[in-house]
Amino acid sequence: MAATLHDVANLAGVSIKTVSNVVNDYPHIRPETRQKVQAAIDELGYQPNLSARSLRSGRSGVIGLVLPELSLSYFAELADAVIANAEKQGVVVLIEQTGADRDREIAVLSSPRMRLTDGLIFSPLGMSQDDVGLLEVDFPMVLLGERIFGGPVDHVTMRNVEAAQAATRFLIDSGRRRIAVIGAHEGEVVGSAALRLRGYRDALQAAGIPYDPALVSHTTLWHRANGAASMRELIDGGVQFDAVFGLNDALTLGALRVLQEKGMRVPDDVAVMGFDNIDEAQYTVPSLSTIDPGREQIAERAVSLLVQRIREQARPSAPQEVLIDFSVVPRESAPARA
Amino acid sequence: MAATLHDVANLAGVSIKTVSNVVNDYPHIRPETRQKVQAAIDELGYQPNLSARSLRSGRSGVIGLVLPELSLSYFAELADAVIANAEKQGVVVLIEQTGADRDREIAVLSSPRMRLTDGLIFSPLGMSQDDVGLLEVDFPMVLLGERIFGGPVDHVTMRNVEAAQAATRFLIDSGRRRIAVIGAHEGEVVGSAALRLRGYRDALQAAGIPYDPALVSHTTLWHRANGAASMRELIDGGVQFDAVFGLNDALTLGALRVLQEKGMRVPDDVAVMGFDNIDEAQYTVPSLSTIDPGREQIAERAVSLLVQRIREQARPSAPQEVLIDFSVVPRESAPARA
DNA sequence: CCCCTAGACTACAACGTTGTACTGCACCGC
DNA sequence: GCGGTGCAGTACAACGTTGTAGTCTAGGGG
Repeated sequence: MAATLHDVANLAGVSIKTVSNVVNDYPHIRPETRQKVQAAIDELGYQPNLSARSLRSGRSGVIGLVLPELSLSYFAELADAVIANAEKQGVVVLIEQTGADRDREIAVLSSPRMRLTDGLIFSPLGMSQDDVGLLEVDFPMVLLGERIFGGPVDHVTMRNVEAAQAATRFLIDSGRRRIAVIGAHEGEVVGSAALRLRGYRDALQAAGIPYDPALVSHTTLWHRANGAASMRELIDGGVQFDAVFGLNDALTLGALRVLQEKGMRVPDDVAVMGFDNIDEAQYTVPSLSTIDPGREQIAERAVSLLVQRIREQARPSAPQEVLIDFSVVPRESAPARA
Repeated sequence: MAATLHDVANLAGVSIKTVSNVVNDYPHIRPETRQKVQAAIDELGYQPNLSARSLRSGRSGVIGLVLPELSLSYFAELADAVIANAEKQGVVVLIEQTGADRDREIAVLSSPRMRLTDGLIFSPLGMSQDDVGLLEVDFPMVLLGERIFGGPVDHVTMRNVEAAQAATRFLIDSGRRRIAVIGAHEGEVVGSAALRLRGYRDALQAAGIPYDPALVSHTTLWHRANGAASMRELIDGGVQFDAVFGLNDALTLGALRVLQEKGMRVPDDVAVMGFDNIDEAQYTVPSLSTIDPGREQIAERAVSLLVQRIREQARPSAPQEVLIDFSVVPRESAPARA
């Protein structure tokens, strides 16, 4: 049976509240009392009961992280960074997966399963701008990603349009003219796919290159398998291109694999550029040029914003929109100059 | 302000306990009472307070998953599977990372941060057989991995020796004779590295091939970067080999990359075999032959064992050792016959 | 010498649930 | 008509903590 404040109080010969005060570093305690209590705590191996503390204080010290899937390297690395930052702030992380399914994302927001968290870091992929109203929740929340903008909550995201534009310009600057895109989402207006596609088009336009829809391949999921399939379709469809811009790294690596299966040389015949800079991108053959979205900073900002919100819960201030800087990472698959 | 049982009881005109009974599906309730209560619940949007429930019942519905790092694809995919299985069982997962550091692993076992979990799935990499005593904890726990055997808790693991032996035999059968190993741990007796190395040696011996220590490269961490570095050392050291057995996929992919940088053809000059079957292994160039350790089954068994232990906590039965089946997955980097 | 303040500590009542023990009541069999 | 049984519902006391209000003592100022 785990020891309680009661047991410690008995052993130390003080009141239960004094023990509580010692545990919580209340200042007005005589050093000798503190020592006596501490000795009793050590002897009994007392550990505070977090459920009780949480019931009484309304804080559990747990934050929720809601994301599509840990199997997607980007989210795994993001989760890693979130957990590491949470630890620094003294909170612990509960992870829920939604499989990028809109209904499940919405369900999580009102689910009792998440009720014991103090707040949520929420990274939707299925919800869209129309669902912005659903973000009106009565607990602190930080939104990630680019599915929804201008919501009632803090939002940490990156300059998707600019980053995709930079990636595309990078390919153009190295002499490419027919740049295929992998991972577009039909009819999407907002969201990573739409924003990154917009950046691509902006870059083309700026360079005076006409936009050719035949170069743009669509796929809903952003897994390696989808990138591979899209690339097969492009090639088998006889589309000619001298570069590929994959809207995320996983897609791009699937595509990279197929390019080589089909006997195309990378980067000689086709330059390849991804987006996310997952760890894996450094070790593929050829290594993958990509966009570094500042994942570590995203995690750091998201956690500290959330923790701050939880602390100030009484007097909420206006929601913040935080934009994280990106950078272009040139590697072998698309060297700086052709 | 969130509604409580009290509010619902008032609105429905019944006692608070009756509401509790409705929420908990207590059988002896008149249908009309149930309906009345349900209506009140819906109207107020009542959600049970999990801290209170947990304080009263001693169960939080949260399990902890302790692993080295989510950035390691194997653990990310494992976590994915654990969370998915936990959801099926109606529990939620809190993840803690230890960075494979022994001290942090030990700390987690007695940390109050984990105090609100009902039990732990614990996957150590830093602790060793000598630490077996530390697994004597007063909460349900399922151990994963191959650092510690014969402990006082349930253990889900795989046949490492046999799997590594199968992998090595596979290479031998395809005509390879000088098989390098990447990722060995100096002086280790138990643990993935030691067990897999033992399987390697067993297979060599069975085939009458002498063991050559020069072929075995050591590295503590199992990241892509370490695999790459080891491979560079081997090659630069002038060691001759016609196959590589990487003790996990990440290492192996790092090595695969360096092999190709150095102009060696895979599998023509060097056959390459990994271990873990992470998703990525299908899409590399060449695709990676590897061992599938049955990750999904490991997760499924671990979660259901833990949930079962939590339920039966009163009368604990003897700890179980569960061995999961593996399979050899031949791909391009090491085809079935040379 | 008395009042006031601050420090060190304590008693008590919550927080929102659920387990236990209980009260009625209707129905059954003899 | 009486005791037993099973159903429907309730009252009350926990679970372990912390916030609030309080007591008591010592010390300082007037």
